[in-house]
Amino acid sequence: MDVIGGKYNALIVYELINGTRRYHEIQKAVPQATPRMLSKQLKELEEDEIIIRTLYPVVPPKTEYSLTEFGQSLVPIVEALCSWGEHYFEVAGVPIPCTYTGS
Amino acid sequence: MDVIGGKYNALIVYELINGTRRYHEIQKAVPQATPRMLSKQLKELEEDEIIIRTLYPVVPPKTEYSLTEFGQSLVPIVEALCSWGEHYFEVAGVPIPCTYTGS
DNA sequence: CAGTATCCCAAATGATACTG
DNA sequence: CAGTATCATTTGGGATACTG
Repeated sequence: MDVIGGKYNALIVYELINGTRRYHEIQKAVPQATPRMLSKQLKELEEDEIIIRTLYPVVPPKTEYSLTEFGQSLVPIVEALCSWGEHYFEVAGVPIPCTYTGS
Repeated sequence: MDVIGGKYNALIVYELINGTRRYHEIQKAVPQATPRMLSKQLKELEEDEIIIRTLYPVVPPKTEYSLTEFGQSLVPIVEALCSWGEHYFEVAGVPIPCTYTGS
């Protein structure tokens, strides 16, 4: 839970399931997260070796994030959480897809 | 994450996997949680219909907690999280079993 | 573009003592 | 036994502005 317990960590991992993403792509996928939070949680995930950050020394800057092999091991759990969440919302009478991006 | 994101919720669910437990049994299983927190998170789980609380009107009081059918649906995820956590600790060089009760 | 810096607030948790 | 009450503290997160 320390690893994916943050407010956006699971969503970030979820977004990276389908491949490498640049910073602003993640930002678009998780618009509720402010730059500060996004940066913070990305760093957390990087420190936990769930994701890897690749910085291209070009102007303008280009950064790419992707799951590490270890991070991949988390994918089934994140997906399970996601579909359980859908089920939960159904039971609660509020059907919402996995692409749910917050209120 | 709102459901199991609390500090002890997942541990409580994990403890209830093997059957009904009384309050003090859960307390023993999750000793880091103060009575206040335990009570609070138990209520949360009850409101989310993950667990059910049965109060026996006897003296001294007797209360039992168990997973609802809906709560059972969470078990595979909690177990997956647990074993992933073990794996995580191994990778980090700190092998710790699922019965890990905090520092 | 990909972030940082600074300030602030609310929620979560902890400690301790008490009760039906 | 199974909690509550009260108070203090920590932590997470938000808003906004700025930068290499």
